[in-house]
Amino acid sequence: MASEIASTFSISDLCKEYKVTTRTVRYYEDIGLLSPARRGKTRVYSPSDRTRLKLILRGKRLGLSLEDSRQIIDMYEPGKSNVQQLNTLIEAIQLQREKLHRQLDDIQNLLTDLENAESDCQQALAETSKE
Amino acid sequence: MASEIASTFSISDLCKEYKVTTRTVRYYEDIGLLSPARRGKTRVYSPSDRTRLKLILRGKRLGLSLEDSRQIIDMYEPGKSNVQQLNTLIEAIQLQREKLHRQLDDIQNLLTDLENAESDCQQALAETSKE
DNA sequence: ATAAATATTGACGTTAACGTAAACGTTAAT
DNA sequence: ATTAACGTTTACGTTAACGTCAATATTTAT
Repeated sequence: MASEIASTFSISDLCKEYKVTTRTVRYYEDIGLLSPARRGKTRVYSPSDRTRLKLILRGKRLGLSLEDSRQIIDMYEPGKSNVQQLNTLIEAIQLQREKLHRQLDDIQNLLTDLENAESDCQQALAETSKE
Repeated sequence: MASEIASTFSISDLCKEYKVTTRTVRYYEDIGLLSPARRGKTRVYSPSDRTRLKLILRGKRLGLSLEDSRQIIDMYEPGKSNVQQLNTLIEAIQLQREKLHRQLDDIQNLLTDLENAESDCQQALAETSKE
């Protein structure tokens, strides 16, 4: 047989990589966001499990709830959906995209605000050094 | 005297405008994020109060905690800070900006993912209609 | 083989950000 | 004058997303 690219991860592997606690990862399993394999009682994570975790954490950074992330991640595998389900999914995807575009706007505005705030600070510093 | 541009708001004015409950607005006051004037016991909000609320809600859409928003809003009025404080503030601003840039990245990636997911759906629909 | 590290399953605790209800006062319209 | 609409404070309840033990395997290194 050819070479095996084992590539599995222990819970602490993932925790170190993504700077989260084991409690967090196990919690995600509790609520069905992750379903790692088991070797005996020990959890064994596949690359796909790892990716799911990564997506969940990206969602968190964006302020999504875990349920939101679940919805979005489920969007990635239309699988054996029927037409009705596919249309519903497309609508959901578009809603999410609109929300993300609003969020992009918010970020741009906030960045502008912060740039102004920073230059105000720089000016104040300049004034101070003049005296 | 010239014309007065009164421009004050009741609590329900703001609640209707921003689609939040009175509980929420009063809560923000409880934790010191808003400090409206009073006419008797009744809260009277100024345009500046209204702006603060708007900023808080924008922060929420971005997944910021109320404490994060407080920090950021406070950045807008350097006021009578000394040099030490100004430098600290500038560092804080830059940290926030970096975080926002990461968030921009996350959003771009998620948008790409969703676009792909959507086109997968469209394809699946096309396949379905062929049979 | 034994210590150290890492794993497991409970299960109660915590925090932020409000929800919800009670009990009450004030103003506005009929 | 009395309802309706709006305001107030106080206070207990709730939910998400974990934290923090404890008690107990199992694995790994020496």
